[in-house]
Amino acid sequence: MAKRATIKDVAEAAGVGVATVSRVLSGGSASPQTRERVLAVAAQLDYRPSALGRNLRQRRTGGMGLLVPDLTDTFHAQLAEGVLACARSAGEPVVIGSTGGDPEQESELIGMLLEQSVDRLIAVPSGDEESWAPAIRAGMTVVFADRLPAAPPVEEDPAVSALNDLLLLDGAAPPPARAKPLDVPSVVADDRGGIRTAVRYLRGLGHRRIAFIGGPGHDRRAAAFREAVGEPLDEELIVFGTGSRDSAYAAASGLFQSRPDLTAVVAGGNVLGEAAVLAARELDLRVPRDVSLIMYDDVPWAELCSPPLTVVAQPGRDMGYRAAELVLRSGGRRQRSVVLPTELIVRGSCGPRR
Amino acid sequence: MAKRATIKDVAEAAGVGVATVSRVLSGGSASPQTRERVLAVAAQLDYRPSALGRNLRQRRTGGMGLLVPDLTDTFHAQLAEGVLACARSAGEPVVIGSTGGDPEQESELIGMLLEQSVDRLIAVPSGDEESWAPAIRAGMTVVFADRLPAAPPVEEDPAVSALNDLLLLDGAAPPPARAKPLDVPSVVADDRGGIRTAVRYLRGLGHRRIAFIGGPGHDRRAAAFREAVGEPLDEELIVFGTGSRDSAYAAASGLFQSRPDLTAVVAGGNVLGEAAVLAARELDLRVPRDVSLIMYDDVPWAELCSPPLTVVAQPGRDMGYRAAELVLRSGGRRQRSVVLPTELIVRGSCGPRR
DNA sequence: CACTTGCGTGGATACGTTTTCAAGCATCTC
DNA sequence: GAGATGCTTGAAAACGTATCCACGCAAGTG
Repeated sequence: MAKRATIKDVAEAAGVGVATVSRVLSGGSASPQTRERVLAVAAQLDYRPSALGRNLRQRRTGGMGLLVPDLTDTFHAQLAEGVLACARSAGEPVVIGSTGGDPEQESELIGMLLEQSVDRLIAVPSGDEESWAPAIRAGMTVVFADRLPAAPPVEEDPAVSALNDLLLLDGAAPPPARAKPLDVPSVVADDRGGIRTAVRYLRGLGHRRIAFIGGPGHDRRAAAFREAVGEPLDEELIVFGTGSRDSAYAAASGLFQSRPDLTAVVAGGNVLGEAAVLAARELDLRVPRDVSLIMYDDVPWAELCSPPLTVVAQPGRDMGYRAAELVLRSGGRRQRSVVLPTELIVRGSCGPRR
Repeated sequence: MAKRATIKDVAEAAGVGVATVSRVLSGGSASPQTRERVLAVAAQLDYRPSALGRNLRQRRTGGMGLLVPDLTDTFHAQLAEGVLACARSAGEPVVIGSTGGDPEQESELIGMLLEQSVDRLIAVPSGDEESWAPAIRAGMTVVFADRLPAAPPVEEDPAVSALNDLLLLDGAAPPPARAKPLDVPSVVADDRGGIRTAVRYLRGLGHRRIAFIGGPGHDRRAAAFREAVGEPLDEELIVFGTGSRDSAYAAASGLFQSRPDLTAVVAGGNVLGEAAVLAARELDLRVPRDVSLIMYDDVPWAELCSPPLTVVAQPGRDMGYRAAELVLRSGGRRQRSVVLPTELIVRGSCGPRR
């Protein structure tokens, strides 16, 4: 109700100029006695600097933006929690947006952030590199998390493509054939290692026909899967949903029905894993007797399934925290990308090939 | 890189004053030809008004704040998605904060929002009424979602307490014994009806010793449980966790061990339900043979459990959406609280008392 | 002592917008 | 025709802050 004290009030009450108050509060130089007096008066007036004035003056909003496809996806929620934890300890606000996996909504949200002059952004991207170029060009400091934007739709160059597959491990964006690649730091999990471990584990159990169910943004994982499986590659065993739970279910169900010969499935994300369990149950496929299942993402409910799900765990919370650190510390110098390790957590959803 | 065009640029390019440009863009009155020219120039310069200038001028940041205990709790994630959906369609930014269920962190985040001049806030509160008074007093438009802040710790007046229980259904905050109650609109589920339906259902299956496991903020549900169970009331069958998954597990496990005679459990939230399933399994209690379980919150993974969990569904997404509508539409007039219906979804986690 | 150096300080300015206010002009009314 | 009325318009004043710059004063240097 009572309007808050401004820097001017503090200056008058302390008998100094506003510039001095600003300096004291921003850690600038000032004589010990003035500093003390200003601090005392500020405390007494319960003065809190208004972010509005500061933002306008500096032509940028503090804090960071966070763009995620869907908070209902437990992994994204974990990632968001990590970002929020870091932001909280830095006292910075986080403007969040949920894109629904739709590049168009993503672009709109980027526009909104631009309007707010939020110039630091952590994103689990949905659009391709092309759709991210404007944000970069506008001067935003972007850090990608969990995944990288797909290369724009250009004619595929097999050589480059193969090269990309080989380079999967490092976090750099795979260079598209034509457009200059956007050079953005990222925090991702070691998809290649995680998938390879999963496939090897299944192989060790005797499985030969292993399928992969992915969602949008799981291209790296799919590529890693192809690589891990090696020749002969059965492309029919690699299917994709569009992001919604329904489409994930449809993809899983379709896969099980069209290829009853498969004996194991790797789900590229927890929503896909959920769909796989549901679809298997609906088709009277027992896990792991009839089909073994490994799910990407360790989520609390993975243990609740029966049997408990064997998963490839990636440190969602850490990824968010690290991404936030990167984007906050980008005080000028470019940051290096980060690749975090994954871990295969063996529970009960995989068995020997029957 | 290239700095964005300002309203001044547009004004010069269109040969009008800045005031006119502002009016045209804010829907004020202007002659058709000027309007058209301004619009054309603005489009050509790709002008987008800076929220910074506007915010400072209006001494308030647009959009809204959102405070939630934990995004990893699927219900809160659903609620957040609802809020974000509404905000997105309104083109408004959302500043989010995760409190971890800690009143202190909650207060800090409120302070941060105040600093940002965010004057509209949707909260799943963790602190009590007392800790929310400052925010209200500072002129914030607050809408509580999912739960209401607890009454401050005053000497319990049995009469008032009983009255509160009777008034549970309506969304108004239960008036504390002393301090003036804070009159804040809210969007909550019909906890009383949901719990009553659950208890009646269990009763119908023959259960007599029914327990309730709650977390922070589940006081209304606990009260509703007491009411639904009626006399004789066995207070030992009502236990609380502190919010973390660990403490939820501890509460559930402790309950099962100390009262092996119970035959059914109502979990006050999905984290508690998760803990109950885990604890039961650990103690070799079969669901529903040995113990029946009803969980508050319908979440996607409820169906994955085996048996699939019977739940009291509350429309989390809708609650978020409605809360956002309330807080956005609060253009002056006070809003009425909203109580949304719950629904008992019978799956397989409840059976007859053995 | 004259001159430089350095530091603490406060006045003034700019950031981009909305809103108030008065002026200009055309139309309407008596 | 004089006055009143209505509409469009632009200059100017905020909003609260950070920062540039110039000023004063003390200490250091020749």
